[in-house]
Amino acid sequence: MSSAAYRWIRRLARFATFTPEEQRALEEVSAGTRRCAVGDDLVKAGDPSDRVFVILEGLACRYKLLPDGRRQILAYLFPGDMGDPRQVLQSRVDCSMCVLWPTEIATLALASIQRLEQYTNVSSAMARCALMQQAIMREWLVNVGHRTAFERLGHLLCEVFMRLEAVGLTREHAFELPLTQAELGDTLALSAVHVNRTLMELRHLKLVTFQNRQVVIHDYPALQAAAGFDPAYLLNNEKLSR
Amino acid sequence: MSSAAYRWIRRLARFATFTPEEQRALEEVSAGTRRCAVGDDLVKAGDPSDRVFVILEGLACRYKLLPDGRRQILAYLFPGDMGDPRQVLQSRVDCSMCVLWPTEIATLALASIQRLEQYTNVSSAMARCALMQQAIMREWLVNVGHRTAFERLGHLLCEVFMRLEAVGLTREHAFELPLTQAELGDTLALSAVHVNRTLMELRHLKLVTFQNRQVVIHDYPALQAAAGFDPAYLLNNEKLSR
DNA sequence: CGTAAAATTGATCTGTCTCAACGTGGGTGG
DNA sequence: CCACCCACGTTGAGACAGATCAATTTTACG
Repeated sequence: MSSAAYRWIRRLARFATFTPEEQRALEEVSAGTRRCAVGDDLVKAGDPSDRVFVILEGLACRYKLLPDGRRQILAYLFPGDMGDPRQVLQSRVDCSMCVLWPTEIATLALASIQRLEQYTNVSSAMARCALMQQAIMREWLVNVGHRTAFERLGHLLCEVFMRLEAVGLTREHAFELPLTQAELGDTLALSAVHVNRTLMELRHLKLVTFQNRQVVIHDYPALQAAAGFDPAYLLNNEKLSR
Repeated sequence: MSSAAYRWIRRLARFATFTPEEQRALEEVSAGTRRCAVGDDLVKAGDPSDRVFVILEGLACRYKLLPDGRRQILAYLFPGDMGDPRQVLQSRVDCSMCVLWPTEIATLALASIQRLEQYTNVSSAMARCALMQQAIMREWLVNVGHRTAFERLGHLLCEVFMRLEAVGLTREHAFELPLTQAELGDTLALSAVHVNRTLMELRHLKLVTFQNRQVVIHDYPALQAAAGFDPAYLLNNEKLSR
């Protein structure tokens, strides 16, 4: 498959098996894509909620700003990820979404979503995808709430590794993660300085290196253990997991 | 209406308008209720996900435990709240749910959920309810990640006040909140000791008193300002908010 | 090359935790 | 009906993870 929808369909295909017709519908609906540059806001908190985005390439995130300028990143959107299609039921979105690395996106307006919801498998795959993202958010809350800086970073890297593996964006135990240390800080509720120190600790322990946007996990089992990472929450929705 | 489903229907009615038939379906489906005592686990992480609960009375919460015994509370379930009906698509649940105050619950098995999903307004109301709970979780992530202990507590109390008001469980600016300080700590990622000190600070500032499970908000505007609380995330799904 | 953003390092500060003790009120069994 | 008990709340003192402030170096890129 060479369609722009490749990663998306690959991602969804882990949640359901599609008929050729459903596959075609997914390709059609994501035909018109758009490129976005770093820093672009795809939606801002308070905007009307009348579409959802599919990230086909690059990296985006959902975030909220506090009045004092501090930012909490609420979710990463990797290639293949999409917003919750149910979200169009809302009048306004409650958090913003911006581009962290040059991105190709497809926009699904209400009509496209309704069309896709007709197909049982597509509808179920999108729902499972949304459920997984909710499970990730729950885990992030635990992460930020109850884990040390070291565990937080380790846990996040384990999670990202598994998510990128699901869409074929890892090689061995390495992957590209185009985030600055400040952005990692906004994700994990740590200062950029402390992210830096924790990253060095991970490096000295020969668990992970993170340089030039490249993450290399040198000892995955040890990292998983050190971070208390249990991948169950990422797998509970896959079609084979019953 | 005197049905046990009263709070639930009242909660959902803020998200959609029901036909008499839909109303009846909601009452029927929640007919068989069960009482649960404090400490009961309604589901445990890893259990098969084949039903959702509706809380009709009392207080329950979703939580995750870390291996070292620390607990993060992920959500409160007040009277009228329910689990996300889509959750039955998952093979297993990823977090536990327990009773914090004597509770009356209705259990919706797959068949009931499917029946309710037939009714457009019911289906949409349940979806909006689930969306609101997701918005709450995002806000909690911001809370735990980026706010001070003082703001966290204030923010939580503002939120709870609004949520209870939506189901008619407040009087003036007071409401019952049967949580221990330790449970508040597990929610806000603070130690019970520090919750206590922060509560005293709120009391000394004449903003809030919390004693014998009774919360009295003495100065709501000031509390809202001090906590940086913006209720938009709770209202974006209501039927009148377009 | 030059420049700005990002990473790195050191020194100091602080919010919150931990530990430990003590008070208190409501429920229970004798 | 009283006495005990246990969970919960309250208070104090000291410790520490991570924040903040302030340079300095490295990297990316026009």
